[in-house]
Amino acid sequence: MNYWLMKSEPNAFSIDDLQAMPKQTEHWDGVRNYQARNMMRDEMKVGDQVFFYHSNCETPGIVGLMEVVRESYPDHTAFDPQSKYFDPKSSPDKPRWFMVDIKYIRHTNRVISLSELKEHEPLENMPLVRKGNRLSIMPVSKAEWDYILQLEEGR
DNA sequence: GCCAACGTTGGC
DNA sequence: GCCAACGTTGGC
Repeated sequence: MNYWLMKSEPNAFSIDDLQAMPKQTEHWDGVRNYQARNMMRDEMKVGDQVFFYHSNCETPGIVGLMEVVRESYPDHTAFDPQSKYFDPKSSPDKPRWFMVDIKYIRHTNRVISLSELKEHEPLENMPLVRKGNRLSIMPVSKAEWDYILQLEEGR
């Protein structure tokens, strides 16, 4: 089983929004970065565990846990000229962008902020804490996953 | 294939 | 709102 972290701006789609969806499940659309796409398309498997991260907000940080419940399939928002994620270079017979379905598991008992994550040496190799990194989906090692869950209880 | 210009991300 | 970092675009 693999572990991941996925970013979303809470203004656009928050963990509360995910929790409120039917079956607490939603497709993770709008990824338009090749590195992120490749991980989602090729490596994310049903049952993988995912941190939900709120970005571009008052306190950026990890706010909850989710799980992959459907593996990659074409992101239909790329086909819709009305969508802000429209990409004319993607078509149903030759899709360029993909998404997975994600299910809410739980909120963390507090926001584990980016500034806190940066304080911990065992997490220093996470792309998340490195300056200028803009990946919206990134792998998390088992050690990092466990460390962060233990942090959640710590404060 | 290079690289300048431009757009986006996202912390602060 | 600012701006650093980075990805993408497009002229050449």
